[in-house]
Amino acid sequence: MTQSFPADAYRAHAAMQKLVLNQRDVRTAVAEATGVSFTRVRALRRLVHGPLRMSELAARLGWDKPYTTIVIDDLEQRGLVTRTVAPDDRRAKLVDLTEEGRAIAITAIQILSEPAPGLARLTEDELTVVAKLLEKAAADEEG
Amino acid sequence: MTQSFPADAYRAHAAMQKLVLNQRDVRTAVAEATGVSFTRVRALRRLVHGPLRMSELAARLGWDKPYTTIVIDDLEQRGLVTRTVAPDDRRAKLVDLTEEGRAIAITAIQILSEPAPGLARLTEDELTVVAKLLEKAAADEEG
DNA sequence: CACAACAGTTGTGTGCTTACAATGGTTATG
DNA sequence: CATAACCATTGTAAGCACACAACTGTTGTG
Repeated sequence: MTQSFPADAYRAHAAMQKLVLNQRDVRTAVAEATGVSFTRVRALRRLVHGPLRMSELAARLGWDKPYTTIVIDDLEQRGLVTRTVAPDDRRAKLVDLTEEGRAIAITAIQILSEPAPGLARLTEDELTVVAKLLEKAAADEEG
Repeated sequence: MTQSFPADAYRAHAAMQKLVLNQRDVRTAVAEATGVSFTRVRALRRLVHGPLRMSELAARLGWDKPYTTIVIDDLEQRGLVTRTVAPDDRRAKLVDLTEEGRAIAITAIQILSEPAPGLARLTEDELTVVAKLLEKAAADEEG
């Protein structure tokens, strides 16, 4: 389980933490910019590619259903999502973004994708090298 | 304010987020391993280099003093820190780690410094390059 | 020594993130 | 068609992460 990494892996990891985490807490930044808590924005972001059922949404976010209901209740009251009965199954509800909800999701995505300021210290060539190597390291392993 | 980055900066940033953030939430991992919430562990980590006054601790953690009192109350009750009156100023209290508190802080530091698994996909040479460049990018800018 | 400035605490309150049990409709199944 | 399985909701509860106002005790200052 615990595989021993070379010292440079620790150095690289520490530097990444500084760059990614130290950005004065991205979660807070997103919450402040959108007026919606980071967790709730996660739900909005999950919906940008189209509506989902409550249960689908819950599963993808790793939440239980009651909690998902609470969150969607809140987002619905704020006018950021709509709930409609699924046409093929009256038990299920389809949650979809409103215009405003979509705008917030997009804002959040932009904030989250904004590179850490420190990266400006690297030349374009250096960035190319770093991007290529980090993408190799970050290749999807989830499945 | 918003300086435009080359595309590779976005790619690098996205990869870093995957590597650092996607680690199944480091905060949760730390909390589970230590039995202390991540926020409270932050306080313990701040104390590894020696005792601090409440106000010092609060300032460094970005907390207000009442909240700091609450956190330290909790940590004291768990036997993880001690509070003693400062010898030079009876108003001030020095907060220090107990043996157990130090052990938890060290555990947390180890978990946090453990490289993301994906870095194992890189060769030692690649890690050396990445480490060097990222450290250049992450060079302290705080002060 | 009165009094401002400071250190820390108490008290109150809020919002967020969850968990779990139970309920009410709806659909699928034998 | 009775009944199990499923979808979502309601209700209850708890822990955590703060914020702000007010207070006690201590130190430094004129």
